[in-house]
Amino acid sequence: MKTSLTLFWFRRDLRLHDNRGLFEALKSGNPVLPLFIFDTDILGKLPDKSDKRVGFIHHSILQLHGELVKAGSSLLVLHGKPLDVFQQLNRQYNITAVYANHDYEPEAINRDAALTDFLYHQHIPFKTFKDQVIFEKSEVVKPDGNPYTVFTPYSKAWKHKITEADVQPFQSEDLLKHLYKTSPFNIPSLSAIGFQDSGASFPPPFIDQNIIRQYHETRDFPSLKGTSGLSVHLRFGTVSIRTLVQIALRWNESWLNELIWREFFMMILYHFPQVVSRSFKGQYDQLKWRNNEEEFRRWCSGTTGYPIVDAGMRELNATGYMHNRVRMIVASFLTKHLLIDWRWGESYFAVKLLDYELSSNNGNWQWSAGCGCDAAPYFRIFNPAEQTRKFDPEGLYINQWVGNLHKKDYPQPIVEHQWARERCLQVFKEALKKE
DNA sequence: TGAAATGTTGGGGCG
DNA sequence: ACGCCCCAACATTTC
Repeated sequence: MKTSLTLFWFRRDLRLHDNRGLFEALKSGNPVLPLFIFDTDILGKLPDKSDKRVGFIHHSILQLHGELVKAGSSLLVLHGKPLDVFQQLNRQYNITAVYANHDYEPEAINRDAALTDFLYHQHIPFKTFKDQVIFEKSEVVKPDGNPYTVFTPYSKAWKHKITEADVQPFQSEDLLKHLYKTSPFNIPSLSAIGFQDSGASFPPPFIDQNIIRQYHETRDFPSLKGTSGLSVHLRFGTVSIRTLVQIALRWNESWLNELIWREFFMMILYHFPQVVSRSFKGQYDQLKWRNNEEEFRRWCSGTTGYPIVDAGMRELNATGYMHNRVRMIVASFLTKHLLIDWRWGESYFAVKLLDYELSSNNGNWQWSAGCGCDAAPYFRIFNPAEQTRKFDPEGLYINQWVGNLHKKDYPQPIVEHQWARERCLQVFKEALKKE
């Protein structure tokens, strides 16, 4: 006789508290076994075997497991292709239902569609819920029903729609008694899934109220601790969006807008999945990118000779993080000064960023290149010196990552600013000449 | 969530 | 006293 149980599948919602899908699974009353799958389709694409994001997930999995063991249950952690894993689980257990939270990326949608199909034929319900955003898919659309493609009216409609009910947490503490009771399972080590420890540490999310309250004043200065540092937690769901929006509504409109940008780009990716490989504004794909590989290598390694650009890239390479203001500067530099395809920069960020999120990364790169929806116009070219003067006037950030600029091995600028600016304007103008 | 070029204004030096 | 010029400061336009 096979054991009957309901599965809750953790994906990018690695927490017990305020987790909608988990809440719904526990509320169903059937014994719930939580599951995590190290997806070989995803892991196989990661070139760096000490990828910090895998380390972050593994660390979070161990935390979750610890909490579940305390509640008398465990976390089942498997390694493979999700569909294969579910086929195997279906042989092993009598699965009454599978619960999970919505995932909106094109590949996740395909993965879930294939699983829906398999489970349907086994007569197993697959129930999924909105959890990672306040408003998803077509919940915030124009009066004519079409999706917004401009941020400001989207954000207005978003703010108009939200109520207290949308940020109420899904409290599952009292429901944990419905977890499937078992002695702890073994959790595979990093090396068992083909990875190794990067040495990075992963502090739990900490919501610093002072930082959030002053966000609009300090956010642009990379040498300050002026940003929340919560992006990676939001990425993997170790913090709940409802908690953050509740705080943002109360304390800081600018920070709220950042959370709305996140949902805006998720909504755009959902409705326009072609942006993964193409410019939102099609005529920008006419553009004659120079794509000089040696210059790209210098951008990647932080040796362009522009201190603010190099500091940003060195911070990224060393930590897997870059301050948002500096992300805009390096993106503008790559696409406009060097005329390198935004997709090259996007791919590099995708490999390096601990908080990498397809929708935001793609949306913001297209924004920088000028080819995205509601993007910066092409002639908005950041002057690295001017940006430094405004946002790192004492060179504290530069000094932290590039050190002494007078060292004889610090490179000469890869291109002269004024000349590169003129070249950029010409190339873009040429590509955008009417049809 | 730019920067540079160009235009306008007004105070002060000076003949 | 007055007009003229210079130029900083600010505003507007352009890319």
